[in-house]
Amino acid sequence: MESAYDPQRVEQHWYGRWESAGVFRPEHHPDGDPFTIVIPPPNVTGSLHMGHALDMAIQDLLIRRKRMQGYAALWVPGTDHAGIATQNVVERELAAEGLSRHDLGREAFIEQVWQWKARSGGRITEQIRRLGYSCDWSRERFTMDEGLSRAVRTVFVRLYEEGLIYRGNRIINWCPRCHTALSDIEVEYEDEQGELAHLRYPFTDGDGYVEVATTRVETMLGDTAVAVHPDDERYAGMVGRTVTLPLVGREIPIVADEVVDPEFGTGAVKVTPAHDPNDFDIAERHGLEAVVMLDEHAAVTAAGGRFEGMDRYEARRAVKAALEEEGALVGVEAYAHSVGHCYRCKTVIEPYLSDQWFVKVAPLVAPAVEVVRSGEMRFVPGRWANNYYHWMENLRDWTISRQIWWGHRIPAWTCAACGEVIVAIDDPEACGCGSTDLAQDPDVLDTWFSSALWPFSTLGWPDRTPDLERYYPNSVMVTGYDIIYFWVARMIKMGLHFMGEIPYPDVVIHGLIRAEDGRKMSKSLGNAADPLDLVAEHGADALRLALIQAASPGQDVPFRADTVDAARRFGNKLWNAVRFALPHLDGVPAAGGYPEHPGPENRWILSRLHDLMAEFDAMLDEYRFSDAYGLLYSFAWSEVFDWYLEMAKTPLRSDDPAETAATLGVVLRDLLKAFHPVIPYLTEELWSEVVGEGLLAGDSWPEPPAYEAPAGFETFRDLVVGVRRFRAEHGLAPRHPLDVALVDPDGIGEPWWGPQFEALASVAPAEAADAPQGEGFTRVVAGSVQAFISMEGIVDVDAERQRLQKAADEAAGLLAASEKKLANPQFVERAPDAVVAKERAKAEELGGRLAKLRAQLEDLG
RNA sequence: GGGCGCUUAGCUCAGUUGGCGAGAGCGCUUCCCUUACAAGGAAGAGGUCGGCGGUUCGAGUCCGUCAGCGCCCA
Repeated sequence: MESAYDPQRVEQHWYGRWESAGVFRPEHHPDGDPFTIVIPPPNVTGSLHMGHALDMAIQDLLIRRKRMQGYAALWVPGTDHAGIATQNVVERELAAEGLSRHDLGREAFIEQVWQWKARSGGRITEQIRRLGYSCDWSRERFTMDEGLSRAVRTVFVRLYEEGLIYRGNRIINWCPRCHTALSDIEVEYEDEQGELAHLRYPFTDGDGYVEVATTRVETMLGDTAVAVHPDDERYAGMVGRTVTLPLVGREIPIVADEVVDPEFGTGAVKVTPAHDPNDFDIAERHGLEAVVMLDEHAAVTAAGGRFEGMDRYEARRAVKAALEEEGALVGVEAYAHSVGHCYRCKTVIEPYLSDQWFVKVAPLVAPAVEVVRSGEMRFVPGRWANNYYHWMENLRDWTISRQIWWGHRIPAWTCAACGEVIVAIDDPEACGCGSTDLAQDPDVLDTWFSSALWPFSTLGWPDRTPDLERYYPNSVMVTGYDIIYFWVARMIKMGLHFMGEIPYPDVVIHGLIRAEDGRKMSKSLGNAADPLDLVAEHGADALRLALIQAASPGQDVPFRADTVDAARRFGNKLWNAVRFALPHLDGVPAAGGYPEHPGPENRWILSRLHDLMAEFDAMLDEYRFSDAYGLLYSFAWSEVFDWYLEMAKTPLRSDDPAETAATLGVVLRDLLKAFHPVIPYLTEELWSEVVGEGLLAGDSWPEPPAYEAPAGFETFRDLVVGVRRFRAEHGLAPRHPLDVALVDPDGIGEPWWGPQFEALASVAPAEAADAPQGEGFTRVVAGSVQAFISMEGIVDVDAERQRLQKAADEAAGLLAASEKKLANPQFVERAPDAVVAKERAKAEELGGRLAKLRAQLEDLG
């Protein structure tokens, strides 16, 4: 083995071997219980970012562990066609050549997108492989592939037939740049500083006027009413009268409607039914006309008269100026309000009246809420359930049509002859009326419509395939809280509706990766870390370990590159531990091989291994990944490497090394196993050295047996540290010879202490029945055991007094606190017996230690 | 306006049925190139756990309240 761990070299060759050995397929354990995860499909256009890296690190941890535990573990990979995002990318490419998609036409454009996907769509899956994630690539899916497209059509048709999909002319969120409708949650709101203009609409039939206020002056061109609250006395006599719309001259009524807030502005609001969802509702109730005054480019239509052709911002200035000229503008005040933006391109959203397809969500919501309330499904951490409820209970119908070309085309055709609408899974050839002149709806479906089916469409639905039978419901969903609404909620609804079963019992929610500056990582801010860069520098294992350790459940993680460096150094430590052990090992078995009656040092580490693994496993079962791997990490480093390896050196160099070699072998082997789900490459590489046969990735999860720990280990360790500290505080070299005598009245010490003291503390203590006579000694105290150190010629008495005083002060402080507790009868009475007993033992130990330290101080004079 | 989260060592964060003599990584101090590892080892320093009040034998942990920061929804 090389003397240093080189992640690049280690990470080169294993992935191909894992794949060709078939360990990533659930058939690796054909008789195991199924355990299924479907990947949150990344955009096929995209590249791997830190969020993916974390999300998949968690999934790989889960799936590799379950695989090692003998489950038929299936992790279905795949990608998402990401309609708007992908289309935007390809359109940008075209624009560079001075072309638009319309120049190409629909078919040629879609062909172009497929070509683009063929060129670059494999990039992200290559990156997933590079990071070592153990997906079953034989089951890879794409939301636009044939099977999933059929699933989409089947769902659409069924929901349509059930009356849960309908078409309607309604106000939707329109992106004037992407030229498509968006669903409510695809709009991001931001507070912006705008202005509130007060306008004066004169009564048609005489003197006076009504004053209204608006942040969007230009929309007055489309006003068809003024609304007031029915109980508002200021306007009591005015309802039913009409005003004349300035600039336009239209005579519009004053109506009374409950939704008007009398507190806002003047209490009278202008009503623009075609450009505001609330106004649209008002218009429906009062039978008002809807005047469309902005087109799909957000430019003024012919309805805007002389303003026709201006874009919305230009029109805002022009209309305002014109109103001012006409004396209809009362005034303008600064006003902060919330403005919606397209989540893809950040363009300000336009509420827009148009024909769209919708999913009627109410009937799907109730069962989807119930499965969480009843506990059949749970969010981890549980608090996310509250957000889920709140969102589900305030849902409006889901706008699913998109005016783009890349995506699942809506399976609806209109007959040119009779106007009949045909919705069908297979392309119809003729209408019932006999005509073959059928035109398919030009729109495509929201990408999330297909993602919602992912947990079952990837397994073969609508066919009842063996995979579907075996792997649905999935076992767990791992995703960030940012897409609970977009995705998780919809998977639950669709899963229940079409499969009649929840998609998975557990939803593990993790936070978002933030940049070191605490802000969201984004390309435009330039603060995004590229996981592939980090992998190139430190290795995939280091990145994964760093992410797992940093991500506490559901909490955002500010990402720091130095944690990856620390993780890589851990890798080096593990590497070198194995390198040290290797010459001593002789055929470590893949499982078992634990010594039956080990000596104290070995028994100590084996007992620790068992206890640690039990705790570690319990944490993993509760999805406490960070805690679990933090625990394992410090066990490995602080106990195995710092203490056990050092203690093993002595017996390994003796003439009877077998038991220690065996112990060392199984301990390291089990560490490799336990770490494998997070650092698969390095552990696999080291496995090939330690065990030398088979693949760790296809092997079993560790199950170390219980051992009884030797009683004296902690005391021994305290004494060793005490002696080292004694030297350090006196400025003595670590191996400065000392004359030490141990006084051990309770017989805690064991024969193994001698050689280990020699090895770890560079001193061979003599055993003494009693404290040595004379003043030439000082002492280190651990429990009832005292180490008397000869001060002859070496000790600065002042320094020693300080050392002892400090130790005595510390003990005295703790003892006082402990005694105070014990003096409280309520404590002794009410606290659990175990707690009281522990406190008594503590006080006793502290008291003994303090007495000895004080005695020593006295001896020093 | 409603909901959720956060405030713990210089920095970034853990701390899950209340028993903590409060931890980790990085940084810092001193010593050590001891044949696994200097990408390392040894020994340390550093915290009235945001403020106040309460419940309790006992509060970083539970409740109330105030302050600041952040996210989601309206």
